[in-house]
Amino acid sequence: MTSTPDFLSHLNPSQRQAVEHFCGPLLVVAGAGSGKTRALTYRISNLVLTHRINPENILAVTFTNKAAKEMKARIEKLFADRIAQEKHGKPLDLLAPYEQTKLRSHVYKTITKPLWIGTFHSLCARLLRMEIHKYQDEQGRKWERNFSIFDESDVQSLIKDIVVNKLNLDDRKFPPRSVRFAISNAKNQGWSPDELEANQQDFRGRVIAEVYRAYQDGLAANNALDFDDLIRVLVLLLKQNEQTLAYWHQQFHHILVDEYQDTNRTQYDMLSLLATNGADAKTFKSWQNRSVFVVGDADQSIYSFRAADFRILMGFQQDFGDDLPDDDTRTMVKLEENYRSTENILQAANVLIDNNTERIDKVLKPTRGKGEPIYCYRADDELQEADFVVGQIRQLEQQHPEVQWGDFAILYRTNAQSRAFEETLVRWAIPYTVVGGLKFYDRREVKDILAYLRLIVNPADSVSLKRVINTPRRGIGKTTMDRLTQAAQELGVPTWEILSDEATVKTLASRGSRNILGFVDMIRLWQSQVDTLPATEIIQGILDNSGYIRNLQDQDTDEAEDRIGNVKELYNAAQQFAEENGDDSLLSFLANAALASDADDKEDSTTVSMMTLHSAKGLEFPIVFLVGIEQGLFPNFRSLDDPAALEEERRLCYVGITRAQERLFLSHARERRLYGSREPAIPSAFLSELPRDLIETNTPTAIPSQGIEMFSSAPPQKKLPNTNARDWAVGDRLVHKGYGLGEVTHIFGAGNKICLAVKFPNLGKKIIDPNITVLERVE
DNA sequence: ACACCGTGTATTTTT
DNA sequence: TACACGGTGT
Repeated sequence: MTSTPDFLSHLNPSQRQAVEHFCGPLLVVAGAGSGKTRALTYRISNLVLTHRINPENILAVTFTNKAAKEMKARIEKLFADRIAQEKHGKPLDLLAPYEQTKLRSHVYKTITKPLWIGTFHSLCARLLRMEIHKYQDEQGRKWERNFSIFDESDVQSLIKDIVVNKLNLDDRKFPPRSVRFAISNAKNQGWSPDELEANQQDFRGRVIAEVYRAYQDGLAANNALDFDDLIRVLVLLLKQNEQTLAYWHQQFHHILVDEYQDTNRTQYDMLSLLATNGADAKTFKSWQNRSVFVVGDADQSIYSFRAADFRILMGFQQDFGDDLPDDDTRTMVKLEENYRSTENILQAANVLIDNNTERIDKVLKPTRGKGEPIYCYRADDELQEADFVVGQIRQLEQQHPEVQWGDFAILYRTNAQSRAFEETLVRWAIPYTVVGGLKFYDRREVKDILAYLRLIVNPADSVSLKRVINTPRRGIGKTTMDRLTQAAQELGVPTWEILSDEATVKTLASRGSRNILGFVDMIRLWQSQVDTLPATEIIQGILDNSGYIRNLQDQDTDEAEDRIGNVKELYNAAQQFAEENGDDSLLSFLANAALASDADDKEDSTTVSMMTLHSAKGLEFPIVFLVGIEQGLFPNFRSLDDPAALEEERRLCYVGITRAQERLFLSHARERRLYGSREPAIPSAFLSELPRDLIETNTPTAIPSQGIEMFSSAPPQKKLPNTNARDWAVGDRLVHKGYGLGEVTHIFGAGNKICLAVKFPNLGKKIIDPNITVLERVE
């Protein structure tokens, strides 16, 4: 192999600077469509080829399985192409098929497999399977390597049980959803229950900390972790065990992170611990043979509601870098050339995002022509909006033979908006796919079977036990189960232990005991084989033994037929997993299943795509429709009174615009059906922020000039002690300075973040944010 | 064990 | 509007 790989010549100067980076910290600020995946994959290849780094010593972290998979695939291709050229003197795809396979499997064995590429969660899970026995939390709780990973619904039911039954709290005052959210947030900040209590010293904080404690008890009792804990527990372990930290620190010489703007505190802690062996990053000097290389774009940070904090990216230069000004720094590279979109689209994006205050200075530089103008359509209502969009799709598809259905995307702020478009697309028989919705691993039948498997691997998993013990019905009722679980709780052992003692079962469950003992025998049988049989055989065995399939067959409905199909699909997934990873154990398959949500991420070039703006991040489409751009919907009303949240909405809009390659259509409606009733709508403030000369409209009023009815552009009054926002009710009468007397007809949202729909006698309804607009109540 | 009805609620969701 | 949930009735 030559010392200067020829693939470097495909790069622009800043990409090249990023790719050739060897040791020390580097922040790559990568604008939309600037080739950041290329920078990552080429750099990994360059580390291996030029610097002779052992793939085992490279850690590359992503947020999605899809991104991890793509990185692996692209690296594999790079190496395979290279070797094909060197050894055979021709490109990979010109080799005989069997030569190709041979070469690919060689590259897989020597490069891709030893590389540590994966999501934060899957990599942490992998490390924890090896190390978790060394961990003990502040209460002395322990976990074992066969721990279950609880999904969101397991977690919800555990928390609800604690709130309602253990702590006897009013679940209206402490909705499990919001308690869950608060706990998750605390975990992502790296807070223990005590730290949460210290950070939030009111009654609510104390209660949530109490739930958090009981919740950790629950997890430990089930030998289970939630998603947040996969990272948090690893961080705690690395902090409490110096040898373990030192071991992994010397393992990972080069750390690369994708979508760095989306990292949260614990993820940052994990990276920084591994990079510096626990030393303060600012004073860490031993970069001779190691690096931290992070790639991200603060302007595309749209997950702060999940505790992602783009300030971590903004602080990279202070934390790891030289902290010099942009022109002098050697620890930041900006990728600003955009290869995706036309100049008009990029200019609109640049102008919009410039309204944000918290940014790293950066512009998207066009590399293509000006392109068509952007078009903004004002519709009467959401049905007419759909007519417009679908009309355009039909017209463009007809006029341009090269355009396919798959070239179109309809992007919206909320899932509920998809309906009007679906109905219209159906009417014109245009094929479409709605991204999102019920995921494969969230289906009831799939979760049922996974619960069986989890119980087999981890008998302490009482949540799974409870799910399957009477599924299908075995005549084991609620009362018997309650009695057994209570006994288990009193003894402080998993429910399974109570069940596996024949005498106890007979005393506690006189009538149902036969059925219980039968169930126990069946599970035991498979437990004894869990280390010897492949996952597929255990799945098949459970499907037969449990009567699950038979029960579905007996139902003889279309729905049951579907469910059988999905269960078989799960079997196939296990088989495929075993083949792809050379590991057929049930333990590994389960770990994978818990963390794989995008089972069906098949790209489809034959259907129109519809999805939320969040789901669209990372994708691109020739023709994009960005719909429902109305004040209160986008930006969403919950963000209206919070400048930081409003900036995040603007970033979301930026993400939407930068998805478009050739054409961008914007639309909004005068009136929209919301929760059943028709409500008036006003154009989004974001529309008036776009450069007018780049946009064509259907009516002169499609984009109002700035300042009129733009409640959100009022001076940033931060958190007023607003008696104003609270206590509004439908039917209240009020006086508005400009509009006069009106009556509240609707309230959107809850707490401080609400919007009112107010009916004024001569002006009709208006949407008003009482946090921003002064309203006087009339008794 | 199941079906029915009233009630409350309603962004976004990589893992 | 539309759904998910909990309570009630059979």
